Amino acid sequence: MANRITPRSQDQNQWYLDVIREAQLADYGPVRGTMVIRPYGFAIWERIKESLDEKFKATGHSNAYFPMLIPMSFLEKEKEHVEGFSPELAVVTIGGGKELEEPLVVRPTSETIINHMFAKWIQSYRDLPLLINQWANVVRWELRTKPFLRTLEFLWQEGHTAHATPEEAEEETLRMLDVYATFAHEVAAVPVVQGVKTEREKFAGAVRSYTIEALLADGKALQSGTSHNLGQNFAKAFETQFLNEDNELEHPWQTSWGLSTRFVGAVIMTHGDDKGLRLPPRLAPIQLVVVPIWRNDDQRDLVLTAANEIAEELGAAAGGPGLRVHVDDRQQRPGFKFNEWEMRGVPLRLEVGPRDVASGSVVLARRDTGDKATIERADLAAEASRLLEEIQEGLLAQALAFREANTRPALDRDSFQAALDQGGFVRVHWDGSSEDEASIQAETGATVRCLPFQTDEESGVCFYTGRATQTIALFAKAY
RNA sequence: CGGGGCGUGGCGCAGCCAGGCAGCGCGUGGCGUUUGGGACGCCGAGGUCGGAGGUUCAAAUCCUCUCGCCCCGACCA
Repeated sequence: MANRITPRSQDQNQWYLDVIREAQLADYGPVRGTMVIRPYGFAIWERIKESLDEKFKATGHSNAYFPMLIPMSFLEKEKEHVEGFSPELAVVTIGGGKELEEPLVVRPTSETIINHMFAKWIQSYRDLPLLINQWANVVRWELRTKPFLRTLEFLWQEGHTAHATPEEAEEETLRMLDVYATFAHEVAAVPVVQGVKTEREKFAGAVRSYTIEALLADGKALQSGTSHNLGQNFAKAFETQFLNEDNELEHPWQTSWGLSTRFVGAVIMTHGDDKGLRLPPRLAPIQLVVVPIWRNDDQRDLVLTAANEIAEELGAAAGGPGLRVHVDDRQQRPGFKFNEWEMRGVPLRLEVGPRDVASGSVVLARRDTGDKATIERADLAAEASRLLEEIQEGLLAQALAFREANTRPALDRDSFQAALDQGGFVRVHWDGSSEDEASIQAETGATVRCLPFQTDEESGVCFYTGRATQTIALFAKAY
């Protein structure tokens, strides 16, 4: 059987598309740029949802749902917002066979309709903070698409909050950015750089945008999640006001923050290898797959009984929530199953055959390194948990090492170009303007991904303007 | 929108240049042998060749028009 996955070294892009097809994560929809998320791909998204949703609720947010159709006039209320989004809007002009009086926008994001409602719900400082999250689909008519990383329609969550003071809003913005960064590192094992967007790169309508930027294996950066301080921009546009403790009318300070199915693409790109997907255990829908091995019906009964017992034990492992285990009892040969589950990135494979049942042991194989070992049944639960932790840490360490190896400094325009040509982040001192950013993008294709949060001050000279500055910027070509 | 590529059983493709029985691999159904790294054999099912028009005795193949998709750029989570 020929290898169905193009090696990464040969063609990174083809590899990515092959993995999505072979791991059955997604398929193309009938409309250009749309994607069907298949059950296994959706299971990964569901893991992302579960993990984030828990964190949102722990930080006081409630889920709600707002309509997908938004009056065009809403978008037009905030000037920067409409300018930013109008080129990529899908607009409904006919409903029930009749031309609509006002065109309806299929939401590209929900700040406008949510503010329309917030204006009704917020009257007093006692109504604040208002902390809402929505799980939804949005549509942006992108010119160039790629499964998960950029599709016309995508799934995401968008948090929308309103606060009585600008300090509270800023605190919320940073809190949620940290939630994203923690999730990326601890669950998805995707290292991200936290930082602030430049004026040129910020969200249309925001005062300030923060981002978590990942570096994908092809050397391009990916904005993997964003958190915006909206100031009073939308509150003013939608006349959202509250009476403060001094009985004065004020506009609330707002935030919005989002993370999308794009993140699934980041996971694929960050951890995959030539055999396919490698999923970090905390994110994996299936953490351990049991492949029973038999030669005849008697053995089949024996081995399947053992396999199911093992699955039950691990699924209810004492002292923890249990592992996510799947028994693959399909009528396929073991080798077929081994390959399939490797393509799909399941972190641990457990083989159990007649020999193992007789000896009271099993074979455990890890996806990340390919190592196989025979384990006593009695030690299985502990060993599986230990290996999963090790794999989780290992994947993060590998990804971090890759990012470090592909983050290069540059002191001037020549070394900037040279660093950029190698792919990855280029770390520079930066004191340029939006116009400078535009020039650099036109000349090199690179953009400022973010101004990373800094713990130490680093004096230096802007690589582009030559002016002294302490600001650091990460440049890269981006998705 | 510019550049490139491609539309032929479910999927991947050959056939087109040079018109003449619609093929191959994978998958798929049945039976048998198999099963610790993508099994093999035998039998079978499955295609208005993207669409429309034209040339011709004859079109997947030549001509015209058209629709769509993929990839690479500009724009973007």
